[in-house]
Order: sequence, then structure tokens, then C-alpha cells
Amino acid sequence: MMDRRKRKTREAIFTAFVALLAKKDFSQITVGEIIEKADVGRATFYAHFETKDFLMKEFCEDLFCHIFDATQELETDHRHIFDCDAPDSVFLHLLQHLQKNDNHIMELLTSRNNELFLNYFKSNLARLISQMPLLAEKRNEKLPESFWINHIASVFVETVNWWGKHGMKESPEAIAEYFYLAVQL
Amino acid sequence: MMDRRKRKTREAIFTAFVALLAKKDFSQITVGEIIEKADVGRATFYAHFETKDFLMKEFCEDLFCHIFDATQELETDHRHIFDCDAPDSVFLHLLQHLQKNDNHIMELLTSRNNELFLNYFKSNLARLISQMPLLAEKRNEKLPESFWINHIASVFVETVNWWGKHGMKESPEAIAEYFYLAVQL
DNA sequence: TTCAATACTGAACATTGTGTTCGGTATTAT
DNA sequence: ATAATACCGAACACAATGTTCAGTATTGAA
Repeated sequence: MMDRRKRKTREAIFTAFVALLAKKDFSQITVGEIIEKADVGRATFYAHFETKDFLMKEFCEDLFCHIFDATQELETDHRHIFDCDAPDSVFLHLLQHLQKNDNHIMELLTSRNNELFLNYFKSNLARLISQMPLLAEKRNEKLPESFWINHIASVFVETVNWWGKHGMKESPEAIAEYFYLAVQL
Repeated sequence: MMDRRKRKTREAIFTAFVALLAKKDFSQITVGEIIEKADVGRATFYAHFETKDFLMKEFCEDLFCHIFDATQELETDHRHIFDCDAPDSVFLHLLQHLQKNDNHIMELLTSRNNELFLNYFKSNLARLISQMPLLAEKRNEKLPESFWINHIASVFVETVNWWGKHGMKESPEAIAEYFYLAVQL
């Protein structure tokens, strides 16, 4: 187990980081701002994270690991219980999760110049998709698998992005509908 | 008309910039490198471009303006002459243009962490799409127009991106096929 | 409780990149 | 020919990065 102090400062840095990310672009956040908000020494920051980019990386890994793992577990549960058309509900569930805004993910996804974060979201999503056999069956055989997976992930991310950029007025169900129409599942 | 000296240095800076972009991420290119490669004084650079970001902006505007304008002109010509199904050929024509690699666009599109450039590509493409009435007719009425346009542009850019990242082994025609299958036009 | 390991502090420091300024020189358009 | 314009290049102030180190506090385990 991790030293309690280490956990605390790590958490403090993450919290400060996400608060800053909600306000400004990643590229114009300075280490100085982070450590000031986290109330942590400069040397301490660099003892935890090699650079600002690594901070982003580890932050995303923690976050997506948490979310997608939860989604996937819930998913397998559903499949066990209902044996229903699983893939459909995964995306809807993700959208609902996003709307709740527990981890301020939407804020991050829709903030300007968020490409870095969006890329992490997409790669994690692609990984999830590649593990959904029921979805894979719906693929047009003319399309290469890597193309197909990348395509689904991209469209979902773009859909979410559009949702956020337009004020999230629509319900998760409506957005899911848009998504399915767009990818023609 | 622009002073000859001004044109020359502007061109020198652009050339140096694109050469660097092909090698490394935009964010880690320094003004120092640019002016060294362009063989231009520091003050001169800042007389031309407010910041590095503005350099990127103007570079993209020049480039896309050139390409999309050409595509659009060629397009209207075709429509006048053949009165054929115009939208289909626009994308294919773009892909062929990319394969020729006149302006090293593919190199830029497929270089790592090229989100900024990709975004400019996407917005210009969206603008072009919104001016294609024949394409607009194919939209599913359930989908909002802004969503639809953003979707088409995204899928095209992602398709191109996938193409480049996989070595551009396929022909433009094959990629166009993938694209049409993906967007279901 | 003791104690060695581990983590944090805070300030100093070298380094790198940004963007500005300015006097002097070269080129341009007319 | 000449006035306007552009370039040079070196110096400068400033801001951010990432490192170092001696001193202090906290932790987990014996």
C-alpha cells in the first residue's frame, strides 16, 4: 500500500489539476499554479510526476480505468441477468454517467483545446469496444476491423463533444439515438 | 501587392515551419528553430506573426484556402459539364489530392499530436460540406443539421487519419469506399 | 516506543523559451 | 533620387521548467 502522505499529495495535485483544467487549456496551465492550488512544494510535485504531461497521463489512466471498469462490470452483470442486447446499453450508460458529471468529465471533454484529453478518452473507448463481441458482429465485412473500431470510437467521442458544445440540452437517450443513427447500428 | 521581401520571408518561415512540423509536434517546435531554419532574424519573425499559434493559423488558412478552393472550382466545373452526382466525387478528389502529397499535408495530418492541424482541417471541411446542397439532401431528418455536418467532417478526417497511420497502402478509391460505407451515404 | 525509511519543505539555481526594443543597414516602389 | 519599408542582430526583461540540497516531519514496522 502507498504511504498515506503520498496518497494525499497525489490526490491534492489531481484535485487542483482538474479544477484548473475546467477553467483553462491544458497547455496554459503552469506547474506553479498547480502546486499553489494544491498547496504543495515544487520539489514534491516533481517527485510525483516527471512532467506536466505525465500528470495528465496518470490522471486520465486513473479516471478512465475507474469509469470503463465500472461500465464493463455493470455490463457483464446485465448480460448475465438479462442476456439482452448488450452493446446498445453500454453507450447509453456511458452517456448517463457523463450527464451525472461526477468527475467533471464533460467539463474536461468540452473545454477548448482538449485534444489531449479527448485522445485518451478515445483510445480507452476503442479498447472497450474491441472487447464487445456482440458489437463486432455488426461490422460490415468490407471494412477492416481496426478501421471499424476506430470509427465507432471516433463517432461516439464526436457525438459527446457535440452534445457538450451545444449545452447538453438533449437527454442521454436522444443523444444515444443520434449516435446509433450516425453509426447505423 | 505585398513587398517582395515580405513575401520571401513569409514563404521562408512557412517552409521552415512545415519541415519542422513533419518531424516533431507543434507544441515542441520553438521560434528559435523556425528562424534558424528560415534564416531570418528574431525580430523579423515577430514582425510577421504575433505568436507561434498565429503562424499555424495563417499557415492553415493559406493552405486550406488553396486546396478547398481548387476542389470547389473543379467541382462546380464537373457539375456544369456532367451534371453528375457531385458530392461523391468531391471526397474522392480530396483523397487523390492528398495522395499526390503536393503540400505534404498527409505528413502533417498523420504526425503525432497533430490535433491543432486536424482541427483546422475539420472546420474547413465542415464549411465546404455545408455548401454542398446535394449532400445535405441525404441527411436523416432526425439528426440536427449541425450534428450531421460535424459528423460527416469528423468521419472523413478520421478516415484520412486512419489511412495515413496505416501507411496509405490502399488506393484513394478504396478509402472513399470505406468512407461512404462508414457514413452510409 | 523507538527508529530507520520515506516523504515534504522551501529556497536557490541553471537553463530554456518568449516577446520586445532599438540603432543601423539594405531593399523596395515610385 | 528618395522616402518608406523591411530586415538584422544583439541585448534585454520576463516567465516557466526542472534540479538540487539541507533540514524537518510523518510513517509503518519491530
